[in-house]
Amino acid sequence: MVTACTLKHCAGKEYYCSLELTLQVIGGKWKPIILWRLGQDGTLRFSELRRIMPNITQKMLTQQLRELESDGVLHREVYPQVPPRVEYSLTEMGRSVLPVLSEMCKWGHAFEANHGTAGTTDGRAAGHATAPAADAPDTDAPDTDNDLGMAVGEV
Amino acid sequence: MVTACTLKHCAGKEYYCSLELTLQVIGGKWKPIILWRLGQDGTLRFSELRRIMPNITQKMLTQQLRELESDGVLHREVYPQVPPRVEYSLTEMGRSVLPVLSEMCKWGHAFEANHGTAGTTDGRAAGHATAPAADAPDTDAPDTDNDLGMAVGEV
DNA sequence: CGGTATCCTTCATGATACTG
DNA sequence: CAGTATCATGAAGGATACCG
Repeated sequence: MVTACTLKHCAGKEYYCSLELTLQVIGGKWKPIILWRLGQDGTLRFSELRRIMPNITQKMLTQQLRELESDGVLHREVYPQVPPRVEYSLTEMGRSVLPVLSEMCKWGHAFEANHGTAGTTDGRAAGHATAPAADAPDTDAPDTDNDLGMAVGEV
Repeated sequence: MVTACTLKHCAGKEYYCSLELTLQVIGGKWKPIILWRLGQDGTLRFSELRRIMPNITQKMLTQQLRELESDGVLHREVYPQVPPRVEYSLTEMGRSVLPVLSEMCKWGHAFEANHGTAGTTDGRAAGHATAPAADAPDTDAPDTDNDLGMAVGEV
């Protein structure tokens, strides 16, 4: 019988399934990129993060960083200097999410490859395959390695 | 040097990282639940999915299902009967996402457990731990097993 | 440098009604 | 039963300006 369905609360988030909680913590448009880059570089300043993600607005970046900090996945170190200096780094919990991101990335690659090819029950494909799997040689990291910051002006 | 940053397109989605693609395909408020339940039950009718997720509106359910179908992760079988009958099931690609969902769920549990305990660099905790890890005996499936449909009326 | 504060736009979500 | 169509809304996202 379907009776429980416990609505849970953690870190100010509502969810029914831990999976949803995970998506709320590491999901969204910017958080995965922030987390992955911090995982790569270890420590980054606010301005460095901005340079990595030219598309994000200052407000959004601050907001995402504060949420990640509040959720305990990243650490914010403020140096009380005259030109302010703030450094961000992953916590233990933050580092533990990297394998999850890797897995998601891996599946994304498989999706790209399988899209338009075979593997579906009915053999149908939505749209067209923009490219074969030739441009995705890696299989265990979000895209290539550390050039996953976007540099185009288009949204 | 950070120059490439290729903006990719797949299945009508824009993304810079396969990770983002994955989130667009399986992320969101409802898709993980739909996918997981179909993974559990194999095949479900439209009305059964509605019963599983009382909070979702008909429009949203249809929309999410169409997107998942269009992305090739689920199959839609229409039986041309007088009382319409439509059955949904996962494709190969859809089934391959289940381990990813499991991983995300596993991390969610770890997050719950670690929240307010230790493991962070600065030892701080946001909010309060609502419950210990005692009510989460499983470690490889989204929450318990098949009662992850929400049954409360509150949004 | 690293933010806040304010305002504005967009789009995802939702309620409701109607249909093959 | 399984939708589609229409309208409403509210939160997310973003542009801009100002501040310690």
